[in-house]
Amino acid sequence: MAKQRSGTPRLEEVAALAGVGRGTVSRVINNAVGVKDSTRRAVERAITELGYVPNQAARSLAARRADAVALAMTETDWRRFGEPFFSEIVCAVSDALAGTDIQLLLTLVRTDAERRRFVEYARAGRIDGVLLMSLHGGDPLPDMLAGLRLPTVLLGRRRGDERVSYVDADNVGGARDAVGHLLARGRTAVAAITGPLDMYVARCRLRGYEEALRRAGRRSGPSWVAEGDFSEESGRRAMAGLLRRHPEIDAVFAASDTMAAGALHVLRASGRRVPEDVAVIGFDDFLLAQHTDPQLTTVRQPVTEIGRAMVRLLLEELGHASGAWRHVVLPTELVLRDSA
Amino acid sequence: MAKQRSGTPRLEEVAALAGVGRGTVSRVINNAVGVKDSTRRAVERAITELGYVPNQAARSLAARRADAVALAMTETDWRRFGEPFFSEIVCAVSDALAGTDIQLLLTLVRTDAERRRFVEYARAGRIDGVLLMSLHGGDPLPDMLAGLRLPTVLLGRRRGDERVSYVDADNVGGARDAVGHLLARGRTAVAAITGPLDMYVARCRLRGYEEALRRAGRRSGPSWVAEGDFSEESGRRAMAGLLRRHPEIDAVFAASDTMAAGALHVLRASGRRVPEDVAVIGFDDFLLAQHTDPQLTTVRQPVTEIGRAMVRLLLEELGHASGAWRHVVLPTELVLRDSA
DNA sequence: CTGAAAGCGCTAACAT
DNA sequence: ATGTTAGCGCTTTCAG
Repeated sequence: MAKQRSGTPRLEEVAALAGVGRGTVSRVINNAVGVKDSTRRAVERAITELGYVPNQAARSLAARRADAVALAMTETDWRRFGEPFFSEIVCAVSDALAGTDIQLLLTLVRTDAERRRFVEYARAGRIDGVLLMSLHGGDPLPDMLAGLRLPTVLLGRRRGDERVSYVDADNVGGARDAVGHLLARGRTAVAAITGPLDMYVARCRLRGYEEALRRAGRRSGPSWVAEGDFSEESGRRAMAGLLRRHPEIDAVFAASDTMAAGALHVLRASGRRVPEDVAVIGFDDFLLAQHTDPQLTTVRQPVTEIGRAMVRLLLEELGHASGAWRHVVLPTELVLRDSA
Repeated sequence: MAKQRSGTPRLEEVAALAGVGRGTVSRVINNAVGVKDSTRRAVERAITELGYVPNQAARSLAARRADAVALAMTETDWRRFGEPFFSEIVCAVSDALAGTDIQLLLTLVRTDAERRRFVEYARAGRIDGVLLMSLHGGDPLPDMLAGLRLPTVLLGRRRGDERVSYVDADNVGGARDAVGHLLARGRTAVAAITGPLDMYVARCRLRGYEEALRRAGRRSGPSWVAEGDFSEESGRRAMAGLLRRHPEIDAVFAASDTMAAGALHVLRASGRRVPEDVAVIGFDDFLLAQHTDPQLTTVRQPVTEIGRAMVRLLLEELGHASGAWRHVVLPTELVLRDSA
């Protein structure tokens, strides 16, 4: 293998040039308190002059930390990595980390083998913490990491009683707002297209829908709800079924933007005008509204804030090492397009 | 910071359990030759029993290598990270590396500040080599890395006399094949929409177009060529201009699939039937053909092979540390859709 | 073929 | 406030 850094200066040479001990240089590098200002400047000058960069392996070995955290994608369909949602999360996390000297590693953890490899990687001490995106229901990874006592923050909780730190959007509130908005605009026959109900996020959004109806004094029946799987195709099927059962539908709440897009197609194909005859609101999971339809009002998730909050929680865990988990639930925002 | 691995076994404990010296365990871990088979098995048993995982920081420090390579995106438009082309490269590289114990790090290097940070990262000894995707013309990064004597492999060369290892598709040959195919099918008025001609890849594809015409004994004139910038919009503009100058056009070669898509729109809007009246072939840069048009014949690049070849070259450089650069140019494939 | 010993370059505890 | 020293856990000669 190529030997790195042959001929690059060592900490010791910096110390010699600055006329101080090795310990002092180390303190300057690590921004430790209790270094006289003049000394610090002298050391910094020496560092610049020699173009010194501390060897990370040596730091990690001595300090027992990696100065790196992993942002792991557990999404099996790698294509979805490219969706704006993930891109924006990556950017937000990357930016939030830019101020620190912590390196961000993007990692794919899709299969069982990759899960094992990832755990080994962590056990080798190469990362100090993990951010997990796009978790599917029964993914064992969070618990494996908890077993390593490795600080972990999830994007979205897996259940109501999640025992790992997480950041989530207010799915119940967002759905409630969306449906409340439809009712306030005078819609009276509001159907719902849910996500797969074995996923917590889908159940939350359904609950928001039901709560909004109840608050308005309306009852919802199972015949007004159709289950999808977040895909556009499932949105079409769900919409077709709903129309068959209730031709009088005048509004639809969909648990994802892709399903909303599918619903829109079916509605238009059936001769309905959107939004005049039927208004549609979808959760903007993949930020695809721009690609789908300008008529589609969406429940927008605060993606950048989510990324920032994840980093904040992780840094806290890295600092305190308390082992306690905490969570952040961020409000969503209703983004009106034209008239809904 | 959280202290990793407190309570995890050390190499020494493995040695004790196996009844051998530390050096022997190290040899087993590193698959070094010259260890008796029975000894090796004893050590492996001890490793399994203790659940031993070598500490990477210690290995890196002692061996002076990181066991990690970076796959750097220099694309400013982060959105494009999601395009199938990049996704597939990432997957191919990831898979090619799966057999080794080298970790793949995905990194964004967009701004000047990020370039500096990345170079520091490399100088800190955190990576053994770099794979660079999506290089823009005058990006200084390759030369900065060469200055560090850090093994580097580019995806696509920047000039004809590239002095860094690279893997590229046969752009000249692909374009020649595409245009040759159009001529063979009896097309007589073949126009070209090129990419920005300050990019080497665009010039190669133009050269392929010209060579095919020359071989067929036809002359091409500047009025048959329009320059775009790989975007769909530029494809529309280019096609409109070509139609104005040469309404008799019966075939178009576009240097990217996105520009081809733009051209198709304009052609159809002008009343032409595709491919009956005008055949269109585009270089499938972003593998978007599926999203654009089933009528579009494409010049497909061997994405998976490109990723594999990049890893192969990098591993060779890591092994030999010879400093010599080498390159691989892979053939493209004409993918016919319907009749062109 | 294997064990012992000398580092790899840095941090942190302990002196001063 | 700063110098000194003892590791961090592994690889890699060098003997045997």
